[in-house]
Amino acid sequence: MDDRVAKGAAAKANAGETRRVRDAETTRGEIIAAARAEFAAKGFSGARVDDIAARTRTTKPAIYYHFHSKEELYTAVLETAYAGMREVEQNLNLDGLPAAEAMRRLVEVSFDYHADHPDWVRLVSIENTHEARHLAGSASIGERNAAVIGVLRGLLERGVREEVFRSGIDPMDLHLMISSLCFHRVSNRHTWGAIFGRDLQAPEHVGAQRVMIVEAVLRYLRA
Amino acid sequence: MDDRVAKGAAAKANAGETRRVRDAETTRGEIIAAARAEFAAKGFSGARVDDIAARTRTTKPAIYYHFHSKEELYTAVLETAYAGMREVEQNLNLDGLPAAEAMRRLVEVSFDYHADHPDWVRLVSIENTHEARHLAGSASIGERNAAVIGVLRGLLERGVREEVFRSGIDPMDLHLMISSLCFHRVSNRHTWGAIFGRDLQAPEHVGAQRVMIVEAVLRYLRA
DNA sequence: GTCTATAAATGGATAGAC
DNA sequence: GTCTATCCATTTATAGAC
Repeated sequence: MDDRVAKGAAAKANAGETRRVRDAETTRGEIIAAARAEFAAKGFSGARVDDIAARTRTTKPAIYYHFHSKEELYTAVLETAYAGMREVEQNLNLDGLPAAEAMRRLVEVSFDYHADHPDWVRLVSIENTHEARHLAGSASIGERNAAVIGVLRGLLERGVREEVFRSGIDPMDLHLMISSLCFHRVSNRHTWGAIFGRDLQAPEHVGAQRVMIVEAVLRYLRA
Repeated sequence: MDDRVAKGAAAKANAGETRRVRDAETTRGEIIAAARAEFAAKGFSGARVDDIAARTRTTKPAIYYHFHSKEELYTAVLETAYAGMREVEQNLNLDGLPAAEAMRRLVEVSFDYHADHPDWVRLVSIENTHEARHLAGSASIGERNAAVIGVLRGLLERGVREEVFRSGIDPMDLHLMISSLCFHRVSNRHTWGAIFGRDLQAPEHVGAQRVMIVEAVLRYLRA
């Protein structure tokens, strides 16, 4: 993934490391990673392009060269972030399992993804405080991400055929329920900690909540 | 609520309205209301003190006179916002009802409060992206807000005695579950709209989700 | 494609009159 | 307590050399 770092770097390998000529794709990737951390940490307005530059081995003009504006950079960050989530959803293989088992698996994977990617959760929260302005402008993020709904619809139908789920459940409402339960405990853990004095990331609570959420979803669907 | 607007205003009622001498409490209240709208709309860094001033009938120096800094003003906004939520929770009167009915009522009130106060939801989201830094510094917001947990604990015990709820449910986990379901559909409605093309605020969906959430909680507790 | 240096604008905060 | 006017640090963005 990082194996073509310097195409023409040998040309000036001495000279006190004054100028590093590198691959455009690599530079873009490095900038996006740095920007992702910065935006997740401080929000769009709070993030400083100077600080993003400081997190990379390039400089501010390089950022503007590649991304034109702070806003375009932010949009690029959002796109790659959603791509990561999408990949996980597409790699779910639930075909062999009974419907209830498959549903449990899906909820667990969703739970774990949120728990393991607080950065992604923050970015989505931040984008919501901006009313999803940048997501709306971005090219058809919708279609590609809505695939989960199809998966859920299939599972619900299978569950009804197997007589383990009741009928009449809307797959989008169900997805909202699962997302809510997985997202909120990560997104709001700080105010939660301040008010209730409980660290939602402490291993014992993570385990308990994972069980609770799976149980809640399955009980909701049970015929 | 606004009936003591001008203590000494009569003293200069002419003169082309150049200076309005007003009650300090009133001015503070007006500034906080304006700041709340501004912070909720643009976040802490995105909010402009100039724009807050523009939303009031006072000016920027008045804001600094009363609140010393943008950050202290933001903290004051947070405190009044949480006070509103606290009031609703304390005015729940669930004493006469059977446990399951009382629980249904509590969930419905929570749902409605979130749905009717998207501003409050935004402020809490924003404060989370700041890792609850300001809430942590604020005077004992914790103790006063944790009262819901006691209410839930009482309801759970009553439900077990009435043999309608199973035992072993942690009241804090339950509160997290209810909050998640009520909060997320408001906080994340924008990315949801962008990705899935569904307006979570449309009346038909609001109703369906209200039913779903109550049902999910009661099914989770059912003995 | 990448750097140093700097322009241009914004925005938090205050001086000082009333 | 409230206003007009302004200071000054910060920050987005770019010019121009290599």
